[in-house]
Amino acid sequence: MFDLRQIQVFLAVWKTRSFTKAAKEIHLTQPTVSGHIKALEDALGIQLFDRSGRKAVPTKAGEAFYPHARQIMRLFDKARRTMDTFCGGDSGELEVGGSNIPGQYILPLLIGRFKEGRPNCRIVLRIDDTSGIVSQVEHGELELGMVGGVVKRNTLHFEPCLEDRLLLVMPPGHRLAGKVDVSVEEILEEPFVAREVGSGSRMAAERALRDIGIEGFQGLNVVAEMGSTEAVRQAVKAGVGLAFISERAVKEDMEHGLLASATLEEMTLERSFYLVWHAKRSLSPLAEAFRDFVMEGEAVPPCNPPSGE
Amino acid sequence: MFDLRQIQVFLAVWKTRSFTKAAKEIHLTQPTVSGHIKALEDALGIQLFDRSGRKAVPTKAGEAFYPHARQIMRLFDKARRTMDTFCGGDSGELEVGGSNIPGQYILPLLIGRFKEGRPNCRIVLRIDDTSGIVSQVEHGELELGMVGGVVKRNTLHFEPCLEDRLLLVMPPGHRLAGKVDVSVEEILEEPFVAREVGSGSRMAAERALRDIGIEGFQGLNVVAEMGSTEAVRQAVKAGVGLAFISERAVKEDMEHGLLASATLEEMTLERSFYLVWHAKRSLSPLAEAFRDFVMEGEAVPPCNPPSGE
DNA sequence: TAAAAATACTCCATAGGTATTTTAT
DNA sequence: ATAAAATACCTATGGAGTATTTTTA
Repeated sequence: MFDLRQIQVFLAVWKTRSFTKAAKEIHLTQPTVSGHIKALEDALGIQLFDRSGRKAVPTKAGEAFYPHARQIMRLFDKARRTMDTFCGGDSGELEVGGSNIPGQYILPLLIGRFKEGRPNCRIVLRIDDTSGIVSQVEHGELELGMVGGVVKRNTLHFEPCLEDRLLLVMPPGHRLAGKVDVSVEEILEEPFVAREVGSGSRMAAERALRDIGIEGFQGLNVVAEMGSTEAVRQAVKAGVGLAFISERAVKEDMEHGLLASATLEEMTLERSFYLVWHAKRSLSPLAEAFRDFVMEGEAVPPCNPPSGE
Repeated sequence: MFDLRQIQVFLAVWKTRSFTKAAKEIHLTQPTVSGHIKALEDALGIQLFDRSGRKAVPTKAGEAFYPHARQIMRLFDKARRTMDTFCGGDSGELEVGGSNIPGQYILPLLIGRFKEGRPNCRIVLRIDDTSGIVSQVEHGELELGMVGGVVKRNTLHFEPCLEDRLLLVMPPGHRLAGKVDVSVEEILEEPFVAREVGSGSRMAAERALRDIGIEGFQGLNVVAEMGSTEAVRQAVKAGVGLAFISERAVKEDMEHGLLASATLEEMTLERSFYLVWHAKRSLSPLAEAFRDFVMEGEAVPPCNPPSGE
C-alpha cells in the first residue's frame, strides 16, 4: 500500500535530480529519501531512477510515472481544498425549510442577512407546512427547519428561536381600529377570516382564544377560511372581516396604513417559532453557522418593539 | 499525511454504510476501521460519517469527499496499471538504433520476429552511422544500438551478438563466379566497387585485406566508391565491378541468381555485430527483453550455414 | 579526493490486532 | 437484548533519524 509520502518524495527527487537535495527540500534526511524511493520501486515492481553518478536520472519507467505522480498530488490538494471550504462554514450548500410564516416572512430576511459576507455559499429555502418540513428534516432532506410548533420525536431537536405575535387586524377605517383594550364581547359579532384547520397559525389563534374562554373559531363568526396567510391578508384588506395574523406578515401594511390593528385585553397572542434539526446527525458547518446566526437573534429584532417600554 | 489506506477504508464504509461490514470487506477489524476513519476526519478537519444507530450515514462533508476519494483510487489504479505494462517487457515503447547493415538488413527482421506475440509494444528503429548510434546510446536517446564495431567508452557496454561475413560478389556471368579458392592475384586486376572511407563495412574489408598482405583498397583497383550498401549492390549488378558485401545484404540476390559470389583462399571475412547499451543506466524491461531476444540468437540464424558442415 | 547514495543500526509512532465497554435499536 | 461503534491496551512493522561504508566522477 504505497502512500502519499512516497509520491511527494518521488516528485522532489524528480525535480532536483538528487536524493540529497530532495531530502533537503522536503525536510527529510537522504537515507529516508532512499528508503521511500526504494519502497515505491518495490511497490511498483520497477526501478524509477538510475543513481549512477552525480545525478539521479529517471528511467523510462520513472518518466512514465511522473505525470501520474503529479496528477495524484494535484488531486489530493484539490480534495483537501474542497474539504477546507466545508470547515469554515462560509461556503457550501445548505438546504433549509420553513413553514408558512417563517418560510415567507422570516427566513428570506435571515438568509439575506446571513449571506452578506458569505458570498460563496448557496442556500436553498423550501417552504412546506410544518409536518412536511419536520418530516424532511427527519429524513435528512433538510438540515434545518423553522416551524411554528413542536412535534414530539426523539430523533429531532427543537429549539425556540424567535418570538411572534398574532395581531387582530382590520381595515383602517374599522370601528375597532387602533383601540387598545378591545373586550371579548366586542369581537364576538364581528365577521372573521381564518386560516384553514390544521395550520399553525390557526392552532395558535385557537389556543389563545380558548385562554379567554372562547371555543376557538367555533365561537366566532367565521365568514371565510383561507389557505394561506397572504389570502387572509388580502381578504381583510378587502373588508371581508377581521383576522388574527402574524405581526411579521402585516408589518409593511401597518406601516403604510393599509391595515390597522387592535389589542385584545387579557389575550396572550404570543407564539414561538422553532428551529428543528436532526438530533442524531451532525450538522454541516454551514448549517451550524446558520443555526447559530439565527439563535443569536440579532439579525431579526422583534418586529413590534414592546409598546410598554 | 493521509494515505491510500484511509481512502480505501472510507470507500468501503461508504459502500456498506457500516464500519463492521467495511472491515469484513477489506479484511480488517472494526476498531481498525474506526481508527482510519477517525484519522481521516482529523486530517480533513471535519466529520465524514454520522454513526448514530445501525447505519453509518455520510455527512454533507462525507458526500462531498466521496467523488474525490473515488477519483484518487481510480488514479492510483491507473498509475499502477501503467507501471505494470512496463514490468512485463511486453509493452511500452523502445527506441533502438542500428548502423547501416544492422539497421537495414538485420534489425527490421529481428523487430518483426520480436513483435510477434507482443502486439502492444511499439519499437522505433533509427538508422545512422556507427558513431551516431553510439553517441545516441551514450546520451540516453536510444536504449539499444546494434553496430559493426566497438568504440572504447567506459559508459558503454558492447556485446557481440551476431556474426556476419563479407562475400566477394560479382555478376552471375563473371569469370570468377562460383569459384571456391580464388587466389589473391586473381582479384588484383579486377575493378572494385567499395564503400566510402570510414564506414564499418569498408573498415572490415580493409582489415581482412591486410590480413592477406594487400594494402587495403589502395592495393586494389577501385573504380567506384558508394555511400551505401544498396548502391554498391546495384553497382555490382550493373557490372561496374566486384565488391565485398555483407552476406545478409545479398542473400536474396544470391538465391534468385542475380548475384554470384566467390570464396577467397586464406581470407577471413568474418566480422561481428555488437549490441551497445549504456553501462550505467538501467534498461527498460522491454529493452531488456529485446536484448535477451537478440542475444538468444535463435531469431536470426546464421545466414549461410557454414558450408563445411 | 569529494560528493552522493547505500547500508546498518536505533527509536518511536502507528497500523493492526484482541478484549471489553458503551450506545442505540 | 442485540448489534454496532468506541475505547483500552498490546505487538510489530516501518518511518525517521545518526553514523558509517561504498561507489563514482
